[in-house]
Amino acid sequence: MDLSIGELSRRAAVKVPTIRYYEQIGLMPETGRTEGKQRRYGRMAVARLAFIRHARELGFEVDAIRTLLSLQDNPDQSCARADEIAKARLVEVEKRISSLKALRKELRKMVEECACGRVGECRVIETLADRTHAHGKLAAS
Amino acid sequence: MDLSIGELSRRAAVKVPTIRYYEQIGLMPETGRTEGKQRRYGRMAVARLAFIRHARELGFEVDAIRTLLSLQDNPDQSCARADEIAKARLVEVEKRISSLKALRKELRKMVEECACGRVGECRVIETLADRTHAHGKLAAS
DNA sequence: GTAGTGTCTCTAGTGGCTAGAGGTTCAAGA
DNA sequence: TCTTGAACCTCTAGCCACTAGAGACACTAC
Repeated sequence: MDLSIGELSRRAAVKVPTIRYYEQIGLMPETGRTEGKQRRYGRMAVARLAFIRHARELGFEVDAIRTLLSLQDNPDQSCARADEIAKARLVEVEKRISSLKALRKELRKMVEECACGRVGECRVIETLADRTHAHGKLAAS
Repeated sequence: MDLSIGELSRRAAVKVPTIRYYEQIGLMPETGRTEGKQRRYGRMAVARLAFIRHARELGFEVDAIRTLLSLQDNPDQSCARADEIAKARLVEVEKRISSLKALRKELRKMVEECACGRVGECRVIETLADRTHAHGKLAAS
């Protein structure tokens, strides 16, 4: 081993600036350098970075990942905390799905009812302008 | 009428700093002021702000809302553009729902298989560490 | 007049990166 | 050994749509 940051980037499928960013915020440890101050990584770095990427893909926040990583580093601890984090994320995802389904319903209605004439009689615009509409939380994404 | 920004905030259900922000980025027009330079609003402001809020709740970006608002201001234009924006948003929402469903599936598997013992044999941690996992896009939210 | 609430502007911070400037180092080929 | 060119370095600023806070001024009710 003894990978450059570019090699690590390819192997873990994480962009180079993102790796440096993860080092900066302490998700990736500081690593050895060449005489010319370029970073060099070992086998563990690939695994750790892939772990982080996978966790990010599942939508875990950096703080949660920090906890998960420190659990991974201490295999004798109870995994209750990891379970808790995963469950909390699951609940979040379920909430988001149902709120997006509500959005989808409303968007579909808007789009279907639009006769595509002039704006003055456009259902899309009308629906948005309907002040009687109950307001909920903002939609992320 | 002749509402203070606080009154407008209550009526349109949008926070005061957000209203000022919308003015700053040109979503809300500049409005009249008292001698002491406090903003005063009329009836139209409530409608416009509620329109913006509703559009944000449906996840439209500020740029899209700008377009929708300018369409609303010109009722004789074709509403094809509005329809297009709404359809694009609908497609986005559908994509997000299916990607979140994939996340949910994986999270459920992690959580269900976790025997909640020591971290060393924890499925949550193991799954995250599984480097053979195919990688896709990051999950927003 | 005074108390208390509301409003003003301005700057900086959020999360998780991404982009760019301007400079240095490395590895391969001639 | 020298040269090229890609990869690397640090640092700062930008993205989105707000949100928070400081410190000062305006308005309203008593």
